Formats: sequence, C-alpha cells, structure tokens
Amino acid sequence: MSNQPEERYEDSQLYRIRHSAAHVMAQAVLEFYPEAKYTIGPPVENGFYYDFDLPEAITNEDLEKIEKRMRQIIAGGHAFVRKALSAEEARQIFSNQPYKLELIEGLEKGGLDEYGNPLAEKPEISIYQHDSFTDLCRGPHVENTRQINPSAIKLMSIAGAYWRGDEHNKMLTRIYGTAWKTPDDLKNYLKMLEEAKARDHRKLGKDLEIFIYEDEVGPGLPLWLPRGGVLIEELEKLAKEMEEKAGYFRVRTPHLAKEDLFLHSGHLPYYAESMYPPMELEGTKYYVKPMNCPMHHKIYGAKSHSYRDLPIRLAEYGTCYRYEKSGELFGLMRVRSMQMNDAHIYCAEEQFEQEFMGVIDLYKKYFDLFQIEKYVMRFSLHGKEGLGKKFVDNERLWLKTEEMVRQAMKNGNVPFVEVANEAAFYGPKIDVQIWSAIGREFTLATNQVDFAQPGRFNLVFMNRNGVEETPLCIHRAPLSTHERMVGFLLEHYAGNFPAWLSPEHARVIPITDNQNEYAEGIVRQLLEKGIRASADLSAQRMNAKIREAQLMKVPYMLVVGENEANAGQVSLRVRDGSRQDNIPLAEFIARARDRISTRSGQL
RNA sequence: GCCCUCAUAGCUCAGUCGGUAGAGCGCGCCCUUGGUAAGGGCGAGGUCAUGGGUCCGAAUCCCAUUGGGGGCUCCA
Repeated sequence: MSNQPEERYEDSQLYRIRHSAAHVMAQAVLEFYPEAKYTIGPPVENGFYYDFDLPEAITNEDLEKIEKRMRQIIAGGHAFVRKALSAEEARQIFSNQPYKLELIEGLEKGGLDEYGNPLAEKPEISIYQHDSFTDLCRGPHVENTRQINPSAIKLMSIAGAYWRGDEHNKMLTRIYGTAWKTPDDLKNYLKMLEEAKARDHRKLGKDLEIFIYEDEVGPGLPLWLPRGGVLIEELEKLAKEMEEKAGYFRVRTPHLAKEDLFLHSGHLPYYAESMYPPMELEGTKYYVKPMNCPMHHKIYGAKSHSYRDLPIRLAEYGTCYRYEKSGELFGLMRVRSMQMNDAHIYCAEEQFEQEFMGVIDLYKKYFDLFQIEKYVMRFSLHGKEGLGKKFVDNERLWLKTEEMVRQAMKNGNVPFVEVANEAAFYGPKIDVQIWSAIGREFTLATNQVDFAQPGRFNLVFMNRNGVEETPLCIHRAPLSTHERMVGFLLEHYAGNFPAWLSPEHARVIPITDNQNEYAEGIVRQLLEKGIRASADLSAQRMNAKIREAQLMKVPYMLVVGENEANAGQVSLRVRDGSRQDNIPLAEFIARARDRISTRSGQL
C-alpha cells in the first residue's frame, strides 16, 4: 500500500491514450463510411468506444480493416490540437452532424453533458483536431498520435447502443476497443479475458454438471442437476444455521396469490410489466409472486403484536418468478425463476440501527466464509422527480429513513457510496457490490428499508405507551438468490469449491477391479459419516479415473490398490495434486469431516 | 424489448463453389488388470434448431419463429 493518493482515472495518461484512440478510430470509420454520423466516444474501464449512426451494418471483418487504418493514422504522427470556440462557430463546423448539433445545444443551453445529464456550470465549448478529423470534445488528449502504441490497441466488438442511453432514441452502432500503454499490458488484459472466459459460470455450470437450460422449459428457467442441488442444499443449510442463531423464524408461503394482495402491496401498479401475467379461475385473478414480502406482511399481521415481541424476523428461501425481458437474461445471473435468501425484519424505529447492523454483520460473516475481500455497499436513494411514479410519494419519510440508514452505516464504519434515484419504490436500498477472485464485480446481496408497505398493510404493534405504532420493515437477502450466488461462487472459486460446498467430497478409485469391493465398502463407510462419496468402478485405467475426478474438481481422491485393500488403508490424492499415501481410512475421515464441518477454506 | 451475431450427434467442433453429413470426447460391447491427469478395438447414435421460400437439387442461399452469445435499456 502506498501513501500516495490514487490518481483519478480521468487524470491518467491511460485515459488520454484511450480517448485519443477513440478519435483515431472515429477518423478511420469516417474514411470508410463518409456518410456516417458520429456521436460520442469516451474512454471506459479497460478501453473506449465510439457510437456511430452508420448507413449500413458493419461486421467483424470491417473491424480488422478499421484497426489497420488506425495504425496507419497513428504512424502519421499527427498532433492533437485543442481550440475553444463559440457555439455558433461550432455549429458551422458540425453543420452536417445532427448529433453534434444536439450536443452543442445542450452545452450552450444550461450545460448538458454528452449523456444528457445536467452539468454544474456552463462549460467552454472546444474542439480537438488531429489529421483530417475534428471532434467536439472537452479532452484531454495525448499530444501526438505517436503517443498511442499501435501494438497496444485492439478493436473488440460491435454492439448496439441507444443515443444518450435512452431506449426511445435511435439505436446506434457502438464499436468497443481497448488500448494500453504497452503491448504487454494489452497481452495481459487479453489473458485476463481468457481467464474470465474459462471461469464463466455458464461454462463451468455445464462442465461440472451444475445446471442446464432446456428449450422446452423456457429461457431464464434453469434446471438444477444433482450436483447443483447439493450446492443449493449446502447454501440453505448455511443460511438456516446463521438465521436461527440470529433469531429468525422460518415461514413458508405459496407461489401464487390473488391479485388483491399485489394491489394492496403496491407491486402491481409499479411492476406489472415484470410480473407473469395473471391466470383467471372462477372469476378471480391469481399472480405468481415476484417477491415474498406481501405474504410475510400477512403473517406479521395475523396476530396482534406488542413492542415486547419486536423485532420479528421472518425468513424464507422463497421461490419467485419475474418476467425479465428476453434480452436481459444472462446465465444464472439474470433469470426468471429464482429462490431468494429472503427475510423481513419488523422492528420499532429505535431498534432500527441495531437490526440494520445485525444484517450487515451477517454479510460480513458470509464475506469471511467465502473469502470475499473487496465489497462496497451501494446506498440507493430516492429521486425527487420520481416521487409518485417510481417511488412512494412521501418525501418526508424518504429523507428520514435515508438519514437513519446513513447514520447507521457511518456509526458502524461500513464503507458505502450513495447513488441517487435508484431506490426501491418503498424505501432506500442497499446493494452489496462484491468482487470475485478475478476482480469481476457482482451485485449479490440487497436489503431495503421499507416504510411504505407496513402502513399499506395496516401492520401495527402496541408501543409502551399503549398507542398503536407502525413498524419499519427491513427486507434483506444476504445470500442473494440461489441462482446468482451459485453463479458467483462458480466464478469466484473457478469451480474449485471448498470441501463443504463440493457436490462430491470424495471419489474412491480402485486400481484394478480386484479392489472394487473394497472401494464400495469405503464408500458405504464415508456415506455413513456424512461424506459425499462414490466409487469409480469403470473399466478405465487408474490414470483416466484420476483425470476424470480431477476435471470434475473432486477435492479428495482415494486411490486403493492391493496394498491399501490388504492394510485397510487409502492413498489420498487431494485436488491440488498433493498426496498422502497409505493412511488409515479413519485418518482421512477425520480430516474430511473436520474440513467439512468447519466449512474450512483448506482441503 | 432494441441493435449485431450464432445454432451440425449427449458434449466440443469440422463440413470448400448448393449435389441429402464427419472427427474427438461421452455411451454400449470386447480386449487390456494398469500405482497418481486420457491403454486399444468394434459398434450404436444426426428430421443439420423449427416453419416457410428459391432451386432439378438446400446443413449450405432468402424470410420468419425459437433459443444462445456480445452490447444497449431494465433489474422491486
């Protein structure tokens, strides 16, 4: 750790290189498609993009062509020249570039940035010029195209993107590129992408037989295979243990409810589009539940409560269905059927901070267990504009609850960032961003403070003054959904699960079939001791059996030949390649049971 | 939902200019009884995603649909 303050990306040389590479790319594209309209091209994490309105679709072959031309332009050694000018002058330069004219208008009028967001102050209008290309741009850039290393750039992909990110606007063609200081940096980046691909939960999920999708079942509706079933069982066991210790009660609720319930909760008016359409029977409409909370509210409301009962914590691994739009589905990370590590905590206002921190503590325990080192709480606030539309219309309560959460996190020294306009409709939300072992960001856990629904459901408790009061409700899902959690864990561990999570703890590998019976006896003993085991009695050679177990990432392989059979021993091969030959079976059992029962990260 | 792209055996993939299909793995049988990441042989297995169209003839060309992927938008 250095004491130097970290340089902002926006101020770095890399940022300038990428920004300049975007301009060079735009020049190349315009040379091939002179009629193209160009829009914006900023640096982004790991690279840059530029959005064009092109007269025809371009292909990956075109990318090679464009990339080649970029290298020529770079070699030309052109200077980047900045010039400040008036809106009028800018309009003349970009007279045939409608998107640029729109940008100029935004800059001129009250200052809107390139994404259409308001700017604090009215900016100076400037252009940057190099070779034959001129762009409306605030910079900064490198001084000369030569400062872009032609062997450290690469065009990555073509994608669609809406003008100004608004789905009502025209779909533009976005070209993504990456640029680095040195060819080695580029190589490392590409290697990192390869690694990420090898860890992709969709690939590992298939290879390790965790889940599948079937066309006839439907998109976003995963089928969990036996090995995936084990992961889920273990996660539930973990959650139930932790929640029991933390004073939660377990409840169970149905998958469907009448329309009335979701009208009552306020979900239907806000989220009907994301719900499966209703089914109507005997004149009554039923909806498949998109979340569990309304049902938990009903359970809370089923009897009268005293302040002495609070907090009441209702937990359920509830199965929910949400109609995510087709283009939004993604492996296990975005699905239509999901099972949530859900719970609702009903508490009095003065209990809020303690309960809230109790949830955060739970998070931290899980982070510890899963060796998650980096996390940030994203604290999503309401937006004034959305009141009554996106958000429940009660600004006073919004501000009050937000302040409560803010204080709780400050007091608890929880790292968090605030994001405006992204709350849940019933209250402020905290999404937990975590980073996997290879540094990819995931949003898994979420919790929300709900000041709206308890009131809607007339949930009350009698306070110590004998006056009815409405409790607050904390929605929380530290382990997210099974789908997302397993997706994350697959990538995080690259499929090399700690023993307790491994679908198969041990595989017994007889060397010849003379040891098959001995192997089967071992399996029986292991199963008896709660160790998930099987024997490989196939006609293959031992080496092939080991390879197979290794590919399935089985943590413990027990090789048994004539010697072991005679001595009542096993040869232990651990997934990491280490070996312990000729140990008594009991010794292995003790080791495995210890690792499993403590949920150890060691094998 | 939108833009682009892809779909061949259970899996991973090959298939040229349009002439109705191949490999490896896996599966079954046989031989091999092997000491820490693939022993060998034989065999079964495909309406080339689905539905239309062009053509004497379509896995191959065109259109639509379904599903996957890269993005955008969205994610209570």
